[in-house]
Amino acid sequence: MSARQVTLAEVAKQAGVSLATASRVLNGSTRQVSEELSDRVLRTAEQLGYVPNASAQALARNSSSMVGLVVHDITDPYFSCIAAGVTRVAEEAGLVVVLGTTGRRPEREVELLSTLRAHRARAVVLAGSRTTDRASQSRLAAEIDAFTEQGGRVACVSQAKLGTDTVVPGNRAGGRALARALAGLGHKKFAVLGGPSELVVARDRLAGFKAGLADAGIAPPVVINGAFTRDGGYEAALELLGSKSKATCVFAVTDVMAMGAMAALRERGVRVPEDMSIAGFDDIPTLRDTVPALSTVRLPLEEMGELAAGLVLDAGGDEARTVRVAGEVVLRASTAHN
Amino acid sequence: MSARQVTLAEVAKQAGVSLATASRVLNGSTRQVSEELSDRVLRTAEQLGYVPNASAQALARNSSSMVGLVVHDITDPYFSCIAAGVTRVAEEAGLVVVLGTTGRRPEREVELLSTLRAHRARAVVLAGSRTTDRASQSRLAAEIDAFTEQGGRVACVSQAKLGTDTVVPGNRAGGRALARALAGLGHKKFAVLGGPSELVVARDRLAGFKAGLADAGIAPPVVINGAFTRDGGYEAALELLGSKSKATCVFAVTDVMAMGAMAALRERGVRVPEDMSIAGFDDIPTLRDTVPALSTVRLPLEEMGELAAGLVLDAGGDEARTVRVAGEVVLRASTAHN
DNA sequence: GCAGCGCTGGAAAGCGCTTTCCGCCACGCT
DNA sequence: AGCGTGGCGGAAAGCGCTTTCCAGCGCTGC
Repeated sequence: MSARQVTLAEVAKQAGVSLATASRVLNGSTRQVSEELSDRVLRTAEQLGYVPNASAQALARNSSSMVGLVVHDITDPYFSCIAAGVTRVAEEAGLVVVLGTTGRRPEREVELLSTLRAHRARAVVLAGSRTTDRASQSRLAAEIDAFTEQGGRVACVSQAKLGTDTVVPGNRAGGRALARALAGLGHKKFAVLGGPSELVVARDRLAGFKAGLADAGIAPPVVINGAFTRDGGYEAALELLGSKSKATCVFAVTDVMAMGAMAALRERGVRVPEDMSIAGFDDIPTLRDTVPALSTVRLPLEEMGELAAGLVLDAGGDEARTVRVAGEVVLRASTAHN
Repeated sequence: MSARQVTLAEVAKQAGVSLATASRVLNGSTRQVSEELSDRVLRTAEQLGYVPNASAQALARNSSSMVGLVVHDITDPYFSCIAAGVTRVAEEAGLVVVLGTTGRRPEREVELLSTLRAHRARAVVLAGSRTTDRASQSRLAAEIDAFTEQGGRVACVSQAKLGTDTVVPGNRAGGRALARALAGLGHKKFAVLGGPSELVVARDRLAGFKAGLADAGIAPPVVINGAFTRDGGYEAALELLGSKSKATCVFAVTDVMAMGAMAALRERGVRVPEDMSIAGFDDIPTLRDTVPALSTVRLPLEEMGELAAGLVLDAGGDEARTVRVAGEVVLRASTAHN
């Protein structure tokens, strides 16, 4: 079955030119080739259906056309938005993106990076959220070093500290602004459904939120940790309801968690926003049509992906660059005056 | 900066063995190597931080470890769920998945396939929905042929007819079952927010739905076509409201469109389900917590991705296989008795 | 009129790996 | 003893492409 693949050599022979000439014609080298030969080569290539062997090119040039993208869970809209941004930019640059999912396991992140290194990926965007776990962080740092040593570029979304280019959303500032806005609504008692305590993104948002409450002279919130997922939000909300908390407003550190939390509240007959206000973070596009509309901090997710891809593809100087993107508080129907 | 990459040759030299031996040790060949040499090679490789050059391997073996995944829009939960299934299986098989997004342009699909061919991808999963446009279909078919000629495998999700392995969701059957269930609720007048008329998935769902209505002895629905997106659903719903339709129940051929439609209804003060019942198709997980909960036809999206990946990775026989997955009608709060 | 130059085409040396083929050695059998 | 035989290590031939280096050639400039 598999009709052997057309090679450059065949094209060259057919066109009656040397391998070198054919290569020069078909892959924009700096060298000039006379129009006659050039035409001949182009025509035969076309007609034979020649497609260069990317592996061979990568080998010969010692550089591939792949850029890696590492996310925890492509199903999570947060990541899929970022992925959309990254792929758009990569595809425009004629690169191919390889997608790796970690399932939130730090060791997978390291494995993926190593695989990407094996493929001599030109660059990689790490969109997984960093943790504070020392051991896995240092393994990751080692892999990142190995990767850059080898000439690859690395950019992270969220969380710098790894000596790489980074796109940093204003997690802290966003949390803070949100807290103030919520305080402005008259709420006095707050609860926070935080993610796992070792996730830096979650910590930052929480820290910012606390700071914002402090700004407004409000007592620190009750904090309930849970998984960084819809179910995590659901569980955490149940736990909150089970506690003796008097909170009238709850902040879930993620829109997705907020959705889970709202489901829990609904099940328990707690009305949003009448009985309880709730806010999230991210402003996931898919969730914008929910009822009641979720108050949140909008992050330009796709743009963040684009920025990260941009950082990693622009040759960029010697030292780590950081691009900050601001979150914008969006108050909607899920939060009411108190 | 870029410290040159460790090669097999260096490992071999360090370990005092030949290239061949080192290769045999480090990449499970059929050939045996004495334990002593084997150990030595393994140790030096480890200690030098050797990572095989995937391009070189691909070239030498004439087969890469990549599997392609082509979707329209990774941001759409429908596709991201499928993507999750595909990546899981691929990663388990030690393969790398390269993600391509078409932005719903057929020609991009062809381009991507060609790129994947250049990379000698082992297989590719096409998750984009097929259209009925003859020209682009035949170009696509040609690329698919070229790809398989070359030894690659192709599987499609939805829509067979391309001579490839396929995972076919029960679009027609699901639409039909949904129509019957909705008729069972007492509705007599229906409207359908169909996708673009050339999308086969949309047509099938619509056709099934019509058949189901016919089964129940109900007049054909008003059909309004629109884009296969949230905004498409929104626009279509507005158009429906603007018309003189007496429909009491509307079927959006996609959950995502249904969300848009519900937003439109809400804006216009049409209550769901009191004034209008609405149902979707897919049962997108992210949307399960919306209020009112959306009636829909559940498709095991991730599983479909897994199945497709399975098809494409199992060497598989000579002829095209088809795996059917059934949709399950799930009636929830967005549809009421009439 | 000839050295020297700029320009184009081709031969060939890799890129890092796999795999065939060969050779060596230690057996075990007659 | 003589000789297959089987097991294992190594040399080397690619895989398909890029790129350096050299050769030829038509010019310009003195």
